[in-house]
Amino acid sequence: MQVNESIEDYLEQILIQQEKNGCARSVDIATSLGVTKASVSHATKLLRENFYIHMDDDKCITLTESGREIAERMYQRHRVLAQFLVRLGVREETAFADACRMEHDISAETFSAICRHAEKGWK
Amino acid sequence: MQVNESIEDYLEQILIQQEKNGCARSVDIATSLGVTKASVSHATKLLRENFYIHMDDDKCITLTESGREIAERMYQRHRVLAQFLVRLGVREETAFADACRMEHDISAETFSAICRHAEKGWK
DNA sequence: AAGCTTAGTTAGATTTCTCTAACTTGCGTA
DNA sequence: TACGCAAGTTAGAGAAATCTAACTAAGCTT
Repeated sequence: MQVNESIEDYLEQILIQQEKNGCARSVDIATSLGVTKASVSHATKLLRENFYIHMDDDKCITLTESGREIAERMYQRHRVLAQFLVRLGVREETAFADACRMEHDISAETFSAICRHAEKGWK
Repeated sequence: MQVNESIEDYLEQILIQQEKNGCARSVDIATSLGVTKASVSHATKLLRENFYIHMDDDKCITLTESGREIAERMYQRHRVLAQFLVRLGVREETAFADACRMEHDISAETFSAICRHAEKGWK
C-alpha cells in the first residue's frame, strides 16, 4: 500500500478525532469525510494491515507511531496553510477547504517557505 | 465526462504545445506528462468526444473554444502560483512542480487572493 | 520494392477508490 | 425476552486512469 491523498485524509481525520475523543470511530470518520461506512471499513482494513492504525476489540481506532507521524504532518500542513490563506484575505471556510487539498500537493520546500511567511506579515 | 485533474493536465499541455508549435502531437504530450502513448490516445479520444479538442487528418491536435477556456485557466494558475512560490523563496523548479498540482485544487477565491499578492511584495 | 522507424490506436489487464446491498453483532428498551 | 436501531463488515460492481503488448499506417532509406 502506498500512502496517497485518500490514505492521508483518513489518517488526519483519525488524529483529529483521537485528540478530541481519545479514539476514532468508523461512523464518525465516514461522516466527516463524506464517504460511506463501507469505504471507511475498507480503508481501515488497509491501514490496519499496514500498521498505521490499531483497532481494539470495541472498534476504537488509534494511530500507531507511523500512522501518527503522517497524520501529524498532514494536520500541521492543514493548519498552517489555512492560516496562511486567511492572512492573504481568504475567508476562513474557503481557506480550510482549500488547505485540505493543498496539504497533499506541496513539497517540503514549499511548505517550509510558507511556514516562514505564515507568521510574518506582508504588505 | 467530468473535467478532473487529469483532463486539465492534458488540456494545459495541449495549449502549451499549440502556442509553441501551432498544434500538439500525442507523442509530445506523452513525453511532457510522463505517460504512455496509449494513455494519451485514450484521453484524447475522450476530449474529442466531448468537443474539448479537435484532431485533424494528420493528427494535429488543437483546442476548441471550450477546451481553450479550461486550458488557459490552468496555465494562468500554473504561472501565477509558480511566481508566487518563487517570491516566497521556493526554487524555480520546485515552484513549477508544486504549482502544477496546486492549480487543480484551489478555489477561485484563493486564486484571486494569491493574484493580489503575487505582484506585490511582502516582508 | 523491402525493410525500418515513428506515430498512433486498440485490447485487455491492473490499480485504486468508491458505491450499494445485504449481512452480523451488540445494546437498549418496551 | 424480543424487537429494532446503530455500528461495522463483506461481497460485488463500477468508474477512472494507467500500463503492456500487439497492431496499423506512413514515410524514409537503401
